[in-house]
Amino acid sequence: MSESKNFLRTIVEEDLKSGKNKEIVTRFPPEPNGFPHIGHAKSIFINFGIARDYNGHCNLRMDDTNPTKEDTKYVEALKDAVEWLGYEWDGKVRFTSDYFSQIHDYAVELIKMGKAYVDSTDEEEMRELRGTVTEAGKRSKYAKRSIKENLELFERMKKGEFKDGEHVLRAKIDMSAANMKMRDPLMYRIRNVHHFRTGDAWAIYPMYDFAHCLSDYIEGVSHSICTLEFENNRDIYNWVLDTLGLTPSRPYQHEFARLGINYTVMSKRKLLELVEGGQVDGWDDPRLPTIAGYKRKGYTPASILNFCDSVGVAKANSMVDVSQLEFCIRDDLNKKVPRVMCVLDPLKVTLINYEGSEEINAPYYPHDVPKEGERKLPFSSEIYIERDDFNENPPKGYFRLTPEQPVRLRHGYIITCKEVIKDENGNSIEIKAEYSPESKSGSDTSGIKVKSAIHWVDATTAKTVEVRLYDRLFSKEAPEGVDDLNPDSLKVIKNALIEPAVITDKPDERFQFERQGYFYADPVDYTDAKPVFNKIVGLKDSWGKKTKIAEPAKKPQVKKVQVDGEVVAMSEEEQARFDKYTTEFGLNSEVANILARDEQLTSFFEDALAVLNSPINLANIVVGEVARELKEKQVDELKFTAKQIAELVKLIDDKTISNKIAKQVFEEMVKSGDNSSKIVKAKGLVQISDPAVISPIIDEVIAKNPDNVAKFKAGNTKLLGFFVGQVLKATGGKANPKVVNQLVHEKLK
RNA sequence: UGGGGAUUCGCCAAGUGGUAAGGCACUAGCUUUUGGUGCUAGCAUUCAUAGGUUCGAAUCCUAUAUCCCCAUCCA
Repeated sequence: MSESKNFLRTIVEEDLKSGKNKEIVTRFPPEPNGFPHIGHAKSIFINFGIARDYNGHCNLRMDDTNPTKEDTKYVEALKDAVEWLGYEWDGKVRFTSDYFSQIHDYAVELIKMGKAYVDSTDEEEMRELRGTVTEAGKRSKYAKRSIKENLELFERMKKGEFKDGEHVLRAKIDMSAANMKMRDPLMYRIRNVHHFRTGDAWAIYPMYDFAHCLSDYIEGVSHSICTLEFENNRDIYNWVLDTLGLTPSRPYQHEFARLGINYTVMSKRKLLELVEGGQVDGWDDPRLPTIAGYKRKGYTPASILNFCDSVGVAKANSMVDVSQLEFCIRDDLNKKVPRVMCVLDPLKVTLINYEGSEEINAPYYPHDVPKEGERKLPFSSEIYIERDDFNENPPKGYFRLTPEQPVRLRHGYIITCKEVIKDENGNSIEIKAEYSPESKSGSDTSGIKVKSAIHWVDATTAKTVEVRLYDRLFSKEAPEGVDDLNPDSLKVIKNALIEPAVITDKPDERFQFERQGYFYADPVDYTDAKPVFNKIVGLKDSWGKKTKIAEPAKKPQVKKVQVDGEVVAMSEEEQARFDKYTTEFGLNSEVANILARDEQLTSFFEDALAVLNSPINLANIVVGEVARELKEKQVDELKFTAKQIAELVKLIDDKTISNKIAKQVFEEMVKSGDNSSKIVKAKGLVQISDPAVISPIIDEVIAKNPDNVAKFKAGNTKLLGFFVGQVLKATGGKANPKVVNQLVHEKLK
């Protein structure tokens, strides 16, 4: 299915290629404290998908470290979700609670290393001691406890000798870490409660940050994939594993953006509110974005999977338009499902010139769906059509039945309206019409032209069914709460009329009700006596859209003007340097500015300048390239020196190499620390400036790309870059781009 | 406010120095006994903004703006 590659797959491929991992092991690790939703589907798709595509395996693990919130019914729902989506987890379902004793032993080990301590400060004080984002925290006085004491206390915690909250076990990391998560994070807390799996065996339970990385490690997970909000937790993840010395092919955490869809909510808390508040009818309400909801509504696993694939995986928070999901389900069902006729809002039509009855053979599938199957369609003088499909005062462009306009009954005859019968309020209650005997579908010799075919049912044989029409749950794109609920999210039609074959033959459980949408026999409430159908999704409706009252005019997207922020002023010293660089060396003010403001760059630049008096080129390369390396590292960590940079610049000044080659050489220098002359020699990177050498290569490129030559001559000057690029590629980057540019330009004139 | 992440079309999203992929949505036209499907075409002189480096920048550098995450004994 998935052709596209995302950043996670790129990482996986690189790790496989570099030999970092021999086998790919992923895991889907939900906490069993709520029903899975389509966001879980994305995670399932990513984790199981990667495992499958790279011949690895994926575990299903219940992250059950907080016994107060978890329950076995959620475990079942989670298993169902994975199975329904068509994935198989490796071995048995796993539970973090399976590893409680191993995790406990690791905690003891950490205590023995002096890397963990039992803290007995109360919650409030602990919060104060943690500090704020701008102020460092202070370590608790209990951090000084001896290893022996910690061991004893922890053992007693485990035995259940203390009340909830009396003590916790904390990692001893850094109370002044900029990452708040690293300020001595909690590893164990006391919970004297019953766990749904381990019962009363434990009085202490590990925290997420301690349990998760270890569980991944224990299971041999290679890539621990989670959502963006755990980015800050990655440091603890690595700290625990590294501190414990758990090195051999240990797991690494990678984060992706969670799925957001407009007109719905996705958080467990908000979903729970809707269910408990009675705004919806249980966790499997078809309006909910839960897996159970989609399943009940009639979505197919394939459509959900395709959707997950189509939205991609990235690190930018995003909100996907529901129409993308709707497209996926339509696209899937269109190819699979029988077409059938059902009238939702019936209007009686009597055919005054028809007598008796007949059965019409009608295929279940349109010509463009390569599937076989047909049913009998009873037909007689009394039928029902959709109220919408008749209009006495039709708007412009109306294709359906009017007093003047005949219409075809799908699979049947063409009818013409003769008389409209109305009730005392002026509403049409019946139409008297005539049919054209020669117009029968498939053998039409009537010569009558109609603009459309409408669906209908035979009055005497039609079955009454209940149809539930679902619309989006919220009327706002980004709903905040129950105030934003769409009051019309559910419309129940008790007396819709459907052709009999649907009920008697049961050719499928999903149908397309022609011209209306896709429907699903409700798996819970459907009975033969009282059939119930759920609307899965409507058909695309370009007519309905047109007739809708003037859609809220697209607000012209004004490009917002950006307010410039304030730039910090230069210190005196910096200003002096800046002045010197601009006046004495003739550097442009931007480069001089960057250089002057950064101590490391300044000294690097001046060191290089002492070797080679070429301030402008030197400054450019220091600001552009060296600065990048200095972002992550200190000067003394670099493999190259200022002197080597000076040498590199000299080669540029000499025109031995081009700027482009210089970058290549620089990259190499960063890695190996070799001198530039050595690199240039080893790779044969001396630049080619001789037009006699370059010219034939250009001719070749031009000959190979006649299309682009034509485009270029037609005025697409951007393609100059394309040709230069091709020539450079052909010469391994050695051609002098300035010369190439000039020659290409001349040749293509 | 300190730290971490992000910013490419209305919505997703590829792309990491050489012609701005693709999907959804939208707009036309053709096909059609579903106003469906299918097909064709059109949809970013520009990648948050401003500068800089370069023959050449979405991509490298600098500054700025905006959004998200972190101060639960939740996960």
